[in-house]
Parts: sequence; C-alpha cells; structure tokens
Amino acid sequence: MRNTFADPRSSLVEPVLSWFDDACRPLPWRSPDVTPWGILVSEFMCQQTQVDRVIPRWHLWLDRWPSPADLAGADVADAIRLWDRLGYPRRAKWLHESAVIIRDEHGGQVPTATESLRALPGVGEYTAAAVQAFAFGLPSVVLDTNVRRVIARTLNGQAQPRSHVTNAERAQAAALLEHDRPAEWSAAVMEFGALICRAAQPACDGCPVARMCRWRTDGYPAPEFEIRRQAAFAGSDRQARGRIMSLLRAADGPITPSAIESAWHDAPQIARALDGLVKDALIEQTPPGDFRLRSTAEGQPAQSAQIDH
DNA sequence: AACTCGGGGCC
DNA sequence: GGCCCAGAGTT
Repeated sequence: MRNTFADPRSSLVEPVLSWFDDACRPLPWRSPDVTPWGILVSEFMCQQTQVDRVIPRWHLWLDRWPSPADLAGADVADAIRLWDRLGYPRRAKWLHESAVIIRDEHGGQVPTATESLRALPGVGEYTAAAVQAFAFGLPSVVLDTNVRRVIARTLNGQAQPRSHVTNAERAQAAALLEHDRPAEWSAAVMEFGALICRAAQPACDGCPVARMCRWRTDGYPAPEFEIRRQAAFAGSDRQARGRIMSLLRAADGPITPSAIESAWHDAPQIARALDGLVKDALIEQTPPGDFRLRSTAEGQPAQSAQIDH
C-alpha cells in the first residue's frame, strides 16, 4: 500500500491552507479593496525587506501615489525620498520606471501577462508570479525564500534550499497548484514559511504538517552545503552608499563633495560610492560639482511647476 | 554561477 | 557579532 503522504496535495496543501485560513496576518495589501498597483508596490517593497518594516511605508506610498500614473508623474527624487530607509533604493527608481511604463504602455493598468510583467524593471521571476497570484488570483508558480524552504524541508528533507532556483523546484511548486485554491495556496505557503517553517528556530511544535515533514522525520539533517556568508555591513561600500543617500534624501538642495566626504572616514571609499551611485542614476552632479538625488522633474522646482488654473 | 546592492530586527 | 529578510540585475 502506498504511503498516505504520497500526494502532497492532501498531506501538505490541505493542512497549510486550513492553517492559513485561521492564522494569516491581516497585512494591509490583503485587504479586498487593494488594487493591483497596491500589490505591485508591496512586492517591490518586500524584496529582501521584512514585512513588518514595509507596512507603514506602504501606507505612506499609496496615500501619496494611489495609481501608477500618480507615481509616473512624480519626480523620481521624491520616490527615493519616500522610500526612505527601506534599503536598496534602486527599487524605488525601478518602481518609478515601472509606473511610467504602466502608464504609457498599459493604459495605466498593471499588466497580467508574464512577458509584460517581466519587462518592468525590478520585476523578476518571483515578483511577476506574485502579482499574478495576489493581484489577479491566477495560478502561478510563486517561489520566494519561504516557499523554497518549505518545499526543501517538507518534501525533500533538506534543511534549506539551494542558492538559486532549480527547475526541479519549479516543477514541485507547480504540482502543488493542482487544486481549486492555487492563489490562496501561494499566499498560505509563504505565510507558513514566514511564521512556522522559519529559517531559524522553526516552530515544529504546533506545525500542522509536522508528521509528514521529511526534514523532521529524517531527524533534521544538517544543510548539505554552505550558504555563502554576506560581508559585514559595518564599514562596507554598501554602508557608504547608504550614508550618501541618507544625506541627499534629507537635503533640500545639492551637497558639496567635501560635505559628503566629511561624513565618512574613508575618502577613496566614499569616492567609489559616489561614482557608483551616479552610474546607477540614483544621484547626479550639478554643474558646480555638487551632488543631489537625480531628478526627473523638468524646469523649476515643484512649487513653480504646479498647474496654473 | 558569482557579485553587488541597504538597513534593521533578532539572537 | 552573525544571520536573515515576500529578489533582481549585471558580469
């Protein structure tokens, strides 16, 4: 007789969906009146940033730019300012560029087709699938770090997934969509990975699928390979970039190079960071040689650029 | 396939 | 101090 756990749709999907129906967090972008744009913004913000840090920033962003056209008409410098300390400010720039494309090429509506979504800067495999599932209810293979970890543990008996997505994972994830609640499953399994099947200290006590989890029944085998350790943040180029962006976000006008250098201990490092930020088109140099956030606004400052009645 | 890219929460 | 986080783009 076959293992009753042979079909993960009954052993994994059903329990996790039931768990989710009761335990899911009331995240603001799960509210029924949220637009696809609101979902897209949430996905950009949640890339490599914890949900709890995103929530207040998501509210501020949608209050200010409730539609793609609203953001598309704004100065990218203001987008970077409102992004504030969420990290990876290129995401704010990409979101602004995506808004322009949505306004100009999609009639102001977030597209649903995979090719159209992937053509938006900052929208990769995960984000495109997430928008399809969470904004449009479509069955799509949503593979974020949570889903990958749940599959690795429960189905494959591995402590953690590999460093990059494999086709085998995609096939496993696709098989888990073969029921009548595919989009809800994608949300449920992400939530399950975030709250129960956590990377550190998984909550196996009270886990609804503890009995079928291969990692658990195999005795929690150690990871099969080392995860590449990320470099220390203190004193890093990334921190130097962040310091510059912090100064420029807070400034009303351009800042002199000497003012920027005085805010960092390593002159060559800050010079490299400035060069990189200019190359990334996050900042720009004014004719006198001062630095400011790159602006896409034309002509005069916002006050003079207001519409005249 | 390996790098780079913020910043903070948590242990 | 290290680890992790609803990843994506570049080389």
